[in-house]
Amino acid sequence: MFFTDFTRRISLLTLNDMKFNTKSSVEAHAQLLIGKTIRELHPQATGLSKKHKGGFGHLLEEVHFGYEINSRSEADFKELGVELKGAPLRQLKSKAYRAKERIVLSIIDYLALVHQTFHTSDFWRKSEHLLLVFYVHEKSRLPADRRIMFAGLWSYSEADEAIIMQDWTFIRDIVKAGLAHELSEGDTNYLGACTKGANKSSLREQPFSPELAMQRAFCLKTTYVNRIVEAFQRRSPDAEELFNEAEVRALQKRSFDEVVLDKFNPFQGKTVAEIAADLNVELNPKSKSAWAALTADMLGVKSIKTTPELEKANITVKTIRLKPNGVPKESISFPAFHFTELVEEDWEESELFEQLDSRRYLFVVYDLGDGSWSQMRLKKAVFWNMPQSDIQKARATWESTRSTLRTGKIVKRIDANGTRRDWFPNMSETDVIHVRPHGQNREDTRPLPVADQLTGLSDFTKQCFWLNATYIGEVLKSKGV
DNA sequence: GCATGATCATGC
DNA sequence: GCATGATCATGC
Repeated sequence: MFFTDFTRRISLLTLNDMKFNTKSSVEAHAQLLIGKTIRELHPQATGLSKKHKGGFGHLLEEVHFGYEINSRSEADFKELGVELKGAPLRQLKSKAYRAKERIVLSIIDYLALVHQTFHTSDFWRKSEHLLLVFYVHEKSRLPADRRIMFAGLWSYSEADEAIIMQDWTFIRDIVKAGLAHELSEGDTNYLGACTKGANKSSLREQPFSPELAMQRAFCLKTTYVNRIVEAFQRRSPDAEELFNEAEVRALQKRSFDEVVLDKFNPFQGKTVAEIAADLNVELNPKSKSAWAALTADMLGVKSIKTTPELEKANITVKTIRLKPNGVPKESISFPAFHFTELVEEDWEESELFEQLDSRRYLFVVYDLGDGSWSQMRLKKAVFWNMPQSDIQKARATWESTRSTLRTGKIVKRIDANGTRRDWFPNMSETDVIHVRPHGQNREDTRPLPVADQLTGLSDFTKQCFWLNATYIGEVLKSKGV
């Protein structure tokens, strides 16, 4: 059979350490995997039952491409400047594929980084041309049995490259300022500095400060990886681009943040009704999405959620309405957590740390005036992400939530009308984040790891972490809003 | 008036 | 139907 012969031929070739002369020949070889598993393509190969972490990447290199594992800083196909990466996908209920995680590139050498410029940097030399192999991650399957869905070379668009260069430069300048220990993934848009190490508290020296910094690696953020997946799926993104032609040109001289914030300038100080009139759009102040819709209109996009540049950068846009005392009317919620998962996590791998470290916010701030919507005036728009020092404070709330769950001392008392008072850390006891219910209603529950001591309940109303309104108020004050 | 608990509403 | 963003409502 042709197929069998062909498969055998590939296996022999890989054993002979194949040579690739062009980028497209490497790409074509990677694309042989599409729709298959490594075992199906190389049934006779050794090492197919390896279980260790990174197993897929290693198999890909050793079995399919036939070379020894290396962690040298040159690209995997040195002469061609191509770096090979295996990347896991997860499948949604809708059957669509999403990136399971960020793509981790090279470890950041803080000492060398500060002497480099982008286009000649170690990072760009190694990561300009990525050869990506996306496979479906299923826990129960060995790496050799995971199905490859997409494979190919990825080239950055001009606008993407401009944004990545800004991100890289930002990270380098933080290190130059002796602040490597203050880096977080949320500092930047597409290219992040994610924590990395056998132990995530692995520490490294930095050049301009005696303080040790967390070991970090350059990575493409999950949300950016999703855009790559989308491109590979050839689903034409019907979403509108955030930047028009003039703004793309402006990106050469001005930062991503500046170009975005400039879009709000014409509306500063105006009431929401005036803004709507300027933009010639309807305003339905009763709708909960009224202000988000107005923000989308000011940005010139249909919907914030589907704007590729915001999604790629993991930017969360929030409307903040300030009371006359400068404190936001509402706290800001995170997704509801799973009680049973939270008690099992380590801080460095926790959902919360991940979110605090990697999320960026675009706050669109209004003054509330006397409280009626017609008095709401746009004050300012600012970008923000949580500094490491505050992430450490948030950790205390996380720890306290965990111990509440572990002891099962959850319900404090039940009021006459049935309202449940609980022992989770609330806003008055915390500096940065607190815990509050977050479900459809009180009956919207999740299982507890330990039944509640007072009531015996084994399920409890969904809860989530909230950024304290008072904390956001201070953040905005310190940014001069 | 604010903090906390509860629920609404949108989008997938 | 559910996850999540947004906001309401009530007791202290």
